[in-house]
Amino acid sequence: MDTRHMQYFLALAETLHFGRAAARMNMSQPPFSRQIAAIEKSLGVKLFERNSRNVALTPAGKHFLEDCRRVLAGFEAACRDVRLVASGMKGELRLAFMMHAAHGVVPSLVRRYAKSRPDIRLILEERIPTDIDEQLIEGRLDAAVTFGLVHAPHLRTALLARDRLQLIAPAGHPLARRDRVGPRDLQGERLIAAPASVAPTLRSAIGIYCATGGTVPDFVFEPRLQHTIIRLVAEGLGIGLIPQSLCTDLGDGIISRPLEDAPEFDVVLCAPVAAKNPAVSHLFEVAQGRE
Amino acid sequence: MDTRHMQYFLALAETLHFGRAAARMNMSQPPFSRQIAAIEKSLGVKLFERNSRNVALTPAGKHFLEDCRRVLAGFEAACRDVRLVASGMKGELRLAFMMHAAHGVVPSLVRRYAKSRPDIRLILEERIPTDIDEQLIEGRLDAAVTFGLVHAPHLRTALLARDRLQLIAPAGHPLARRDRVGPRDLQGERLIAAPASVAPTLRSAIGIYCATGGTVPDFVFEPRLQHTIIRLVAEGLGIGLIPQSLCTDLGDGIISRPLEDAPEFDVVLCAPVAAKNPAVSHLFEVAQGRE
DNA sequence: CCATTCAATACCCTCAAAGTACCAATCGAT
DNA sequence: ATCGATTGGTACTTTGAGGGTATTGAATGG
Repeated sequence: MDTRHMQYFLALAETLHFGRAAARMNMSQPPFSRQIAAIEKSLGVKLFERNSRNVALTPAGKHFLEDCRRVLAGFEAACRDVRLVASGMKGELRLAFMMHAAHGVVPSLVRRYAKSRPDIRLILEERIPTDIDEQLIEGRLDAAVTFGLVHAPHLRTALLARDRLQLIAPAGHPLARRDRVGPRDLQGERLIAAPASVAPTLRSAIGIYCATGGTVPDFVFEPRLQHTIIRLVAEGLGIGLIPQSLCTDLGDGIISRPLEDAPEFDVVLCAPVAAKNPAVSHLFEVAQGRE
Repeated sequence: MDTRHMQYFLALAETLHFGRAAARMNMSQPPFSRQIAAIEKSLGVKLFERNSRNVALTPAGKHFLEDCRRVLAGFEAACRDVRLVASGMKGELRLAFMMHAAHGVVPSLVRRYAKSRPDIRLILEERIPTDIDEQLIEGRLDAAVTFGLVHAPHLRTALLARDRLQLIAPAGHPLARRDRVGPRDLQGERLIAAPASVAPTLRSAIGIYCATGGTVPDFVFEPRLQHTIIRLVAEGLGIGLIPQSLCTDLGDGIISRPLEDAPEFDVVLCAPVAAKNPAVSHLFEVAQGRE
């Protein structure tokens, strides 16, 4: 038994006529009759009551007819769907993003993608930047929204937005009264920033920025989440340099100020150049506004 | 593509090793490799990333794997179920019964049958006796509970119960006071009975019973339903001779009395001797208490 | 650098299944 | 009753899908 035999059975069950059923299967009647007999023999079940004038389904045949229709429909759907998956029209896409991207570009990107690829199930996962790199290589992620990396030959990237560092400080802090703040002004301040192991791009940008003013940064806390930095600054435990995109709705007791010559960095969509998931390429098209 | 190809795919997707997958399919590795290549070609989709050391599923392959499991499970279930239907363990059974049988033997018969054949869907239909005969022959019914027929060579029967006619009369009727009633006592009474076209067995039993006393019956109403007879008798419009099994809970204003030498008749399970539905034979076993 | 492992290729062979021809049974019309 | 038309079954031939064996080529580890 296989699906071809089921199709033979289906043809006969629907026409109840060996000659016409054989014609529908593009074959002559004798081999068709033999196939029907072979099906009944292999199942050990009589599916048709027949004589030289009439063909009728047995009760078992009636039941089998319904099952065959279901099975064949599932079979054809599977063969059709695998092509859709291969062409990127259907399937899954695992997209990670670092937390601050969630406030900016990710929602719109996801909305536009889901609209043009409704049969792709988007699996969104929040990750810290270092995990993202690692998991992209391992193939546990298909794509990610993260900081632009200087050297990433194995990654394809598309610029989504540019962001820059901005100062946040407790409301009563001396720097909070200044219009602009430069690297020199950070000397002696208690800094709060994520550790290099979590956010290397931000951390090194802060380090380099301080160095341009000859300042040696004094990191007093190193939380993993940018939101934690904001909370600690609001409590008066220090100041922070965080992406501008996170400076909306900071809450009471905390202010933000632009930095002179603020370090900028790219927020990019990236995926392995040899992405196996065909759904990825269309994500890049959406990211680059080509759809 | 057919189910065998899906099984090849499944074997490789689960082992990720051509040699072992081929062994699982009881064949050697080279033709197995060719089959996998043929599957990919016919679908137009790469299902595996492979080199001489590693085999891995593509995203399309992963999706196809799940679909194949579903399809193959359905396929095997269909082949298994058709055998169950043919053996009478699964499927449908259309059982008709005349109305008064519903009060007696049908509920217990159905309960016992459903217990030992839980996968048979019982389709119960109430019919008047003449319709039952007709539809049994046409094959629109598999079996029926009805009166025992004197000549029915095309029907297989099993005795379920014996019933007898009993008199019902309005509470104030002269016959209501008598302990026993014979055929002679019916002379001149207004009789209510179903017409011969609806219940030939009952009707002819009444006729013969009257004849044994030399009585000419006077049928004043001929409703189709035994319950209607009871209602009309309760209204004082006449007397009736109905199956004893219907004489429980007659309600106020109506009494029943046994008849002398009451006509008896069999209540039987019957089905065409050449029953196509294999679920029928076990119904007879249940009816005859052999289960 | 060699041995080993594993998938792919080359070539052959077999049998499942299709085709052709014919037969048997049934029904309707003459 | 008989003949022809229709329909399913059987006998025999043929073909190609798919299996087997031997071998190659690429990758890995000692």
